[in-house]
Amino acid sequence: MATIKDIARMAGVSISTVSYALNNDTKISKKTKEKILDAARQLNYQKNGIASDLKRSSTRTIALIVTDLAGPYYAELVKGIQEVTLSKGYDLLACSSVGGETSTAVKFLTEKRVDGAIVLAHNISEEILIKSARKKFPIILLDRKADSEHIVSIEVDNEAGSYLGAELLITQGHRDIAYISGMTVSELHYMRIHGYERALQKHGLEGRNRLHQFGLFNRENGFSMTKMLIAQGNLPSAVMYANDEMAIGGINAFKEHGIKVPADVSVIGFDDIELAKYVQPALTTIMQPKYERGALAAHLIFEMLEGHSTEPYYKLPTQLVLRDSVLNIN
Amino acid sequence: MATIKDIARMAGVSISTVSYALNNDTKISKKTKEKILDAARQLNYQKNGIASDLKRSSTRTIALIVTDLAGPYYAELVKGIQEVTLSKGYDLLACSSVGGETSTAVKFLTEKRVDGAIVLAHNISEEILIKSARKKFPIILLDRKADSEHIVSIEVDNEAGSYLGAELLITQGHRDIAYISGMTVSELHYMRIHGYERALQKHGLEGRNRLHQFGLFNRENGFSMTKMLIAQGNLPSAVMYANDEMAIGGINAFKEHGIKVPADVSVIGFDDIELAKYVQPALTTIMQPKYERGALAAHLIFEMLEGHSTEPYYKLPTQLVLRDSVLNIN
DNA sequence: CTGTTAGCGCTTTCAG
DNA sequence: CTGAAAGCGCTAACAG
Repeated sequence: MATIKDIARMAGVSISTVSYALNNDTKISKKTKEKILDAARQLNYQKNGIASDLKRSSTRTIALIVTDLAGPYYAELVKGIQEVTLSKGYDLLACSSVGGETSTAVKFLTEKRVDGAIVLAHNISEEILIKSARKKFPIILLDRKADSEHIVSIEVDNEAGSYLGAELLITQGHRDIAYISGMTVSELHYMRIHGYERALQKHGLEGRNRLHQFGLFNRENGFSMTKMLIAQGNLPSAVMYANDEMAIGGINAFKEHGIKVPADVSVIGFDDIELAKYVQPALTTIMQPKYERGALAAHLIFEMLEGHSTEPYYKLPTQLVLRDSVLNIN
Repeated sequence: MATIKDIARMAGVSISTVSYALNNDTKISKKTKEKILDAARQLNYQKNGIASDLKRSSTRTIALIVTDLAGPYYAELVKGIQEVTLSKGYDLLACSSVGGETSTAVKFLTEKRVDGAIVLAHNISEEILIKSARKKFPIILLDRKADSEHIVSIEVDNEAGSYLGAELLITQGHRDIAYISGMTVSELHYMRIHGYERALQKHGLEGRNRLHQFGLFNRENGFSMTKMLIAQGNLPSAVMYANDEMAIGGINAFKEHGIKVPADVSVIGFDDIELAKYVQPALTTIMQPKYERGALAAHLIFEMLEGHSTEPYYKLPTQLVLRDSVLNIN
């Protein structure tokens, strides 16, 4: 493969002249520039961006790290990130953290391949995050925290959101409300559960909490946990799910057993994913601001890169979105 | 930031020794290795992956290029790609081609930042693709073609799929079938239209084709084009859409006008995206193999990287998936 | 087992 | 306007 050296030889100029010409530096005469561009074309020259990055010691690219590239991470969130990243003239890469410590994500966090990272993944250790974050390598953490000067977290008010959801159910006359969640060590879901419990307490229902925690936070597990709930008999009048994916799995399970939502049981999710408004019945859920969160994340990373100081922690509000999966039984 | 040079100085060894130690080369004695690892820890050393890549002149990473990172590119497809890429010990990056010639995608295609690319985007010129593809940089093209020794295409049999869909409609008694598509120069949609037209011809309906081509291939445009169709009066008994996204937009438009699907009009989509089975009514559509396509794409890229020869072109079959949006009016 | 050394391909002073 | 030269941080052949 041709390099600028080859071009220099062919055009009969020095390497630096080639570099300047290729980078549109004004100080190169039109004539030599043409000559150089011609040679480049003939040699089918392709720049080696890696060499360039090494020399410049900056990549002008930001990584978005998600648990699984194949996963349903929110389109709107990515859009928010993408727009401000592009407007700054930076590149955006997405990579996944499947594979844990040997994943692409860790490589990007620890090997200076990018100038900053936005992390939406729980399977990357806090240790790695803290070790990697530097002045010249800010990290934005979504849905989790880490104690470091160069990491800022953006969370959503999960506790309040869940509280809102549970309270809705209670004001609609529900007294027997189950909560189905995955097994978790993450604060996010702990807070959601907490909101649910606080609402029960607030309305004098403390003894009545029915919390089911097991397995993953996906549709399949929402499905099987709901089946178990059904198998136990003694169906609650409403069930809250840790997220919409699980809720959708749950609705399917109810359907399979001929249990009508919301006539027989009310259901409420969390997140407001795209599917939520399409399932039958349309899912009542708690929405988090997605686009705004993405845009804020990208904005903050540039603030930090430019040396401005920022809050270490942001908490965004949630909002109840009423659809058809909750029945007023008053 | 600390480099291996600093470690060498601190540990009192040469830089090559450091490099060997850090890369777990067996020839370094346990004692020096400890010493080196210690120094690295103290200095909070972080490898510069870019320098390493430059030297090795290989990145062991593959880029997945999509039109829009925020878009609904198929999770299943990504999963297929991801699995074989990881199994080969390569990294996978996703980047978008929004921004055209100045996009991240083009940078990755033309600047040797990765060892190969899988491209699912139509806004990257064939010229760039052909210029970029080399023996050491194979490109897999999804849903389009390009004439180059180092590019292989994987398409889906769009013509046959569309034919199948149209034929279903005809055998169910439909005679007046509209086709709503975006404006296209891409062969993919041209083939879909062709399948529709061939089916009409085959069944003696050649005069009756009602093709509407305008705008984008997204939900919004499916919505507005359907509204226009409605406004014109003289509703067809069935409408085929260029893809599921447009079909979903169309269903929404019908709903808004109190036109029942499929009682008043039958609808058929293409792609079988996840949403298809959740919309009301569940969408009858033409499925393309997603996971398989992803896995094949990644598999081929490694075949090429390893110097094996492959077919230049693959065509995968489609399949009709019957749901509830088509009515038998015989 | 460890050190010396020559680059990978590019950018960017500094001199002319 | 153009060229010489240093060097980004790392790897790996070679010598010891």
